[in-house]
Amino acid sequence: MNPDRAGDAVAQRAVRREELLDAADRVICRDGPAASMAQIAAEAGITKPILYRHFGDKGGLYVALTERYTGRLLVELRTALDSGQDRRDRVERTVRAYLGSIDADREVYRFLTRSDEGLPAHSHVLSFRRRLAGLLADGIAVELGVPASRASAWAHGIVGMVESAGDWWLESRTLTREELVTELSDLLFGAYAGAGSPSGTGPGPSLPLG
Amino acid sequence: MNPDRAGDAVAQRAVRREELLDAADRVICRDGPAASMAQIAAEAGITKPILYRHFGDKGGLYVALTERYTGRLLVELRTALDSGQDRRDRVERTVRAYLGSIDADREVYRFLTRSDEGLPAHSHVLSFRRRLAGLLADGIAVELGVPASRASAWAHGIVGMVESAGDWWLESRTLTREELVTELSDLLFGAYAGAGSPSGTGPGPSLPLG
DNA sequence: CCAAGGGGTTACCGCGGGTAACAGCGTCGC
DNA sequence: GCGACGCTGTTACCCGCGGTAACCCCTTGG
Repeated sequence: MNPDRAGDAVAQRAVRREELLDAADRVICRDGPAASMAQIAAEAGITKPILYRHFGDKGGLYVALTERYTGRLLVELRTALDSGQDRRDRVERTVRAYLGSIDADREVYRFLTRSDEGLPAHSHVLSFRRRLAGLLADGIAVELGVPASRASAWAHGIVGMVESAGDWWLESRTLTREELVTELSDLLFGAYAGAGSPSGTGPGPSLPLG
Repeated sequence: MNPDRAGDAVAQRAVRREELLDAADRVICRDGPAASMAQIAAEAGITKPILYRHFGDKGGLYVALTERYTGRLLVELRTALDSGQDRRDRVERTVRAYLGSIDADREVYRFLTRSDEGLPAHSHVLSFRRRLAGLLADGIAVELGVPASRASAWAHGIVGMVESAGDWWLESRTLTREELVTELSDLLFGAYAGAGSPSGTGPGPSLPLG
């Protein structure tokens, strides 16, 4: 076609790749995370072997998609983590950002959390969790001056806490997003320790459970 | 063979079912959670259609396995939740029990946590999480006198926190189990709130600042 | 002796991941 | 100009796995 210069070949390829990922994105947003390669190819207006030439196998495509999604999410969370005036504020902003993201597109969320074991993409999701937890752990270690082992354990715990609560929230919807942000932040900030806690209702009788 | 009486037929069937589940258990423990029906059948010394006669489809088999596994785990966690002298003690016992269980058989753990979306077993795993979180939420609501919405949010968060930290722990092994129990309990009991105020009950494990 | 029925098998279908082989087409070297 | 190359695209296929239909054989009971 155009007298494109030499180096453009690789750029062209990259562009195509993004287009294919766009197609996969559309299919997954429309039909859920169990999309087949043929479906994705059809959505892109081509056939399977092309997908395989670009991504190797289904795992490769899913890894690429996972990178795209987690990249966006990580940026949002990072900025939230870096903003705010004090620790409490930062925590609330970050939790809010996470809940907002997973709420914005549930199919993508399902794609990320329920991706098949076996597919390499899954290990990539894990690595995203690790990166996120690593960010958190660094922040905690610096901010609180606790040893790395403690910071890591806490970071992974916190990530799972928000993830699991978010999962439940998406399905039950018994709280507003802002309420959940408050609940989780309270939990993190020691509301569970003492019975009488901030922002909540209530006295604090700590009766032992039988 | 033996002149077994009439009602034994159904009992016999139940026994057989358990044997088949045993076989599936063995395969999954040996080869991981991606076992095929033919593999499981071979392990049981039979062929596929028999499995299908007993469990309907792969989902049915996996649901049965999931029930078996989660049943055991739920019993352990329930007793841990009901034991102990104070809240801190109960939390530690429960976290310890959970970590011990997932450590005892990692393939089973992977089977439970990474079971395929799509397969009905996955929703069964989710319902296990919900049951567990429900138990926790009840305990929290009673013990702390907080409203149900707060108790539920916290419960799901706590379940996810322990699960995620446990996941990380299984792979990294940078802590002993007992250390992780302490870290998570500290986190729950407000150690994150103030840098220098660790746990709830008594002196507790002081921050080994390092 | 002959049905009934349940445990067991083989042989097959459909579908999805993955691949080989081939077809058009623009570019490069001679 | 012309063949060699490389890239995009295709069709048609293989294989493994979930799931099933049809059949086999042995026991039970009238």
